[in-house]
Amino acid sequence: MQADNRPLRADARRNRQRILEAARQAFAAEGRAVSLDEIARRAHVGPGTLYRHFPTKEALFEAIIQERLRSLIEQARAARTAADPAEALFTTIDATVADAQAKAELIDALTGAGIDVQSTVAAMTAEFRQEMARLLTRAQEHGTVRRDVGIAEVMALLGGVILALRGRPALPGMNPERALSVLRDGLRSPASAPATFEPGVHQPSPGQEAG
Amino acid sequence: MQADNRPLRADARRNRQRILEAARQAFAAEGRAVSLDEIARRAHVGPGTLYRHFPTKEALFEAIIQERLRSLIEQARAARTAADPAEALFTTIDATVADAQAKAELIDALTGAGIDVQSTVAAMTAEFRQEMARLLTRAQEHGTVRRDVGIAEVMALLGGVILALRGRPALPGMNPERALSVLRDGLRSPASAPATFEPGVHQPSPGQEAG
DNA sequence: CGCTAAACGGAGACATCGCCCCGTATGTCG
DNA sequence: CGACATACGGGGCGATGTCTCCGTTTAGCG
Repeated sequence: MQADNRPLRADARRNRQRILEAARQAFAAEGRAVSLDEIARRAHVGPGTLYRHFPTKEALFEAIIQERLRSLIEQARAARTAADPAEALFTTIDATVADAQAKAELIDALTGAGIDVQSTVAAMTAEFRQEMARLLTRAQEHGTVRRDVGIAEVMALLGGVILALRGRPALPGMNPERALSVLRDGLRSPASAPATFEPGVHQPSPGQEAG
Repeated sequence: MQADNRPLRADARRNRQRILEAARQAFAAEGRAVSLDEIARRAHVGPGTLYRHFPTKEALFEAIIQERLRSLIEQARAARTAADPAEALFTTIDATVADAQAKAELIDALTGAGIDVQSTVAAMTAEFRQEMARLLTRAQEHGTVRRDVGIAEVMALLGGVILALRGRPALPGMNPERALSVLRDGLRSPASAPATFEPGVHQPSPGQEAG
């Protein structure tokens, strides 16, 4: 473990990138459950090399998860200044779900499935949570979101939808948008609710694009 | 493996009950993740004894989960004839959440976390799902629940709430009832919604609604 | 081109878990 | 009370997964 500022050797840096890329794919597909050997194999490096770069599995996981979380936090932060506070909250929720749907490791991170993350990940999830709380409060002050729910309930429901979308073997005919629309309408303040509900056809909401 | 109808020996039956009781507690506390040795230890029997009674982990898990699922299915079936279809659905959802909150193994069963349950459990969860679908359809025909959601979405959200309630390290200040009330209001048909939302705490601010 | 140190990578130590075997203890019945 | 079958239980096997050691390769540089 060298602490000096000497740059990594060319092959070392190349292998490190390979490992990260393989880990990205592996974690996205399987979540935290993939074995390090599997990642090493996909990266065409030996397990020893993997260990050299990331002393523990946590370290590798953190490296991957941090970029995802940072992206989400930034999205949430950007939404803070949006014109419509409720839409800002809902859009961020949508984005989170959409992201996590393709990135299983996010699920593990957000739900703490890896058990004891005593690490940076915990801090970043806390930060994300705080950012979401800000969006929620703003929407509540605006009167478009019911005031009797806290960030804990919102995060629980959000995490729930995410978890439900994944991992399940079956759930045939499951439509993420519809599930989210239920969450949306449930969160809306009764007075101010035109609701996303459409009697005839369900109108798909725009995917993930931040403001 | 004796197929004859000879009754089990006294100590055998006693140990079987001990194992079941220990497994109940262990699965309820930790879900499917607990090791057989741990269960055997808690039951004050050897691993060999455990294996004698339940040849695989699945077998033991099934034995425990079946009683839980049967109870839930019966509740759902009983609710089928209730006067208010929407309340019948919501009450059953509440009951399921309440049950699962204290029984982690139910979560694993309902969400299929144990991966491949090629077994009775799968059949029973399917049955439960079907029963829920019946409640949902009835509530929709009654006009009190929005028609653009299917059983898949409801089960996903339900499972999500359950999962969110558990497993998380923190989630401070989380209130299951409030989370469920969001789900409830989200499921309600817009026209027929007095909602569980209580205007007492809510101070309607003259906000501009979303476009 | 040749030397040095950094990096590689495979074999394996170590732990865990599900599952199994067999010597021993004990309940059951004549 | 004695004999036999039944059940106990601990040690152990094989598989899997994380992490480590060390002989070999290769990049970097004069």
